[in-house]
Amino acid sequence: MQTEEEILKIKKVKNTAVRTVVLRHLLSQEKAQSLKDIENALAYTDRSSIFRTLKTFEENKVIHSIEDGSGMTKYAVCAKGCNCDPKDLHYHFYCTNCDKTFCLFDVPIPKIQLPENFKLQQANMVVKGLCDNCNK
Amino acid sequence: MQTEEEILKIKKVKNTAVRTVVLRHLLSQEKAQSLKDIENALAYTDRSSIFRTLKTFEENKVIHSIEDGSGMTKYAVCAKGCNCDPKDLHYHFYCTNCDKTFCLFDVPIPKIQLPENFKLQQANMVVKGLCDNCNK
DNA sequence: CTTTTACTGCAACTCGATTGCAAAGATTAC
DNA sequence: GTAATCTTTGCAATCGAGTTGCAGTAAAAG
Repeated sequence: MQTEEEILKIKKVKNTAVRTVVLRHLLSQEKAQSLKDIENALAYTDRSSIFRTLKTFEENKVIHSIEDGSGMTKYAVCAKGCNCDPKDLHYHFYCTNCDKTFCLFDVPIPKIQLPENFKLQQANMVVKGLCDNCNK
Repeated sequence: MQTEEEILKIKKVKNTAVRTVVLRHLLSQEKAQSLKDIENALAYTDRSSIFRTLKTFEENKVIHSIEDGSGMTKYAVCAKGCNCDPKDLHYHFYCTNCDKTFCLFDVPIPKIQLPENFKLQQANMVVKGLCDNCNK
């Protein structure tokens, strides 16, 4: 596992106090985090600072965002070597019971055969259901 | 193509003036519509009435909603026989240039091999890029 | 050390989504 | 048919996630 400092250095994002704590928090969580999740976890950091930090991280491919249909955008740290290209796509799993969103890095995404002359740039693939913990 | 009345009858939704015009509008559009799209198209119908109509339609599987990442939920009429089960899944294509969202009924969705003990209920699969009209 | 640029915190604001309430319309009971 | 009941509709207000302006602070450049 890389440290926050190493990740920021690799992605050429200047290190600051807010950026370090936000990234540390994201790394410490198994599920993708919303702005509110982060805000609640970091009591002394301002919402707009976290918000701008997330934007900066996203622009520089430190994290990626997920629209899981919960009404709040979630964020998760990109896997090592990820460039957020279509080739880096993975499914996200949204548990309708516990409300958590996971990255399914290990489930391959098949090639999508788009209609004639359509160009793939990105995708947001959210699978919804029950996670192993809630499916009992 | 079925009429609005036929669809509502099949889905056991009582027919009203608002429901007819909302469904008629959705049927007339090739792209999925947001609440605002519908509101703009139906000048004399109240937003909250359209909103509640969409909720009713969704509950009764008349339409399905799509989170395409544009910030506004879009709605499209379900295909004939659709029960909004996983088997009725299809990709949605969001054009990053013209901002339209289409249902890709003809692109098959491969079986997703979820991790052990996860249960699939639904999915929101949005592919983003350029549509044929914008890819020139 | 001074100037310039970037980051942070606060408060205000935007806008899509949602709800409370009363009036209007439809349905059921008598 | 009429009264009582339930549903739908329109208006206005509210909620909440996301976003921005601005001034103060910190860091980098000269």
